[in-house]
Amino acid sequence: MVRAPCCEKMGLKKGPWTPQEDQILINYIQLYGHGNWRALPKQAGLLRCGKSCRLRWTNYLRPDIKRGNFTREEEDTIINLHQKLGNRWSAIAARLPGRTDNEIKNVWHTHLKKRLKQTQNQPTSSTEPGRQVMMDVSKFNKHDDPIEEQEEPVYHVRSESASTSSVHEECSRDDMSSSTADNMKMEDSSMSSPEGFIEIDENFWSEVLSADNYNSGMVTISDDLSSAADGAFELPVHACTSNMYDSMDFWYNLFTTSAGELIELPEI
DNA sequence: AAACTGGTCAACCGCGTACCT
DNA sequence: CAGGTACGCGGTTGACCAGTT
Repeated sequence: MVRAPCCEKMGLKKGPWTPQEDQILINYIQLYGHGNWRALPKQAGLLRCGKSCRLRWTNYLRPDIKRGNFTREEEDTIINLHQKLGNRWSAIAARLPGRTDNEIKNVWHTHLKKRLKQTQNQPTSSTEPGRQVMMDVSKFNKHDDPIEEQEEPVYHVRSESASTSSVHEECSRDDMSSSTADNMKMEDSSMSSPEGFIEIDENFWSEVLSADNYNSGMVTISDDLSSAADGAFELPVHACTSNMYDSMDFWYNLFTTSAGELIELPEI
């Protein structure tokens, strides 16, 4: 199959867009839409190829583009989704309203990869053998304050009732990012009072990670457990033999999206 | 002040694939 | 079904800028 040339090289402009070009493109799309990218530049009077116009529109000019720095919640979401989806930037972008795949890809390569590496390089002390859960302070600390030494750090996940009322329904990450993620406060216990939090103790984990389920690599999240998220819960911190579960988002998603489902745990 | 270096981000390139004829 | 076209995606590039030497 012969591939059509990306664009006519002759006479077509490349490189940064000028404000005038932007305005022409915006005006044209507002009037006629963008049914045919290939024909668009010619009809609009732009000396660009359709591909360039599409990219400019989707990555920069679209009215629903959210400008500015990524929030901590957005970054956590990206990290979490990247763990699940890999380099599928468009799939990740689809779950972050107002963000483009290009932007997410850039922020991943420039910020998040480094952040993740730093997190993973932090020393961990294995106090108990076997599959246990470690929550990394730096990853979930809402503030950028230096992490203070703690004997037994715990984390509080507050999930407002509104955000988890649909726990038993199929819950997309879009919902999570817009409402749940906003409501989801992750904080070190040293920073605020756990007042009003429902504590989830070892029994919680032993139920989630019950020997039968867990040894087989399968965990059932019961409705009872997921409904615990209607309030909040406190996670005990232990050492971990793998980074696999080194993510609050991982567990949070498990509880809020997997009620009643049989979940296969990736092998450590 | 100039040169250098590293980070950031917009834009490009090429491939895969859906869709059309 | 095969060939052609257009689009979307992920990887890469290069211009620009700020900080450092």
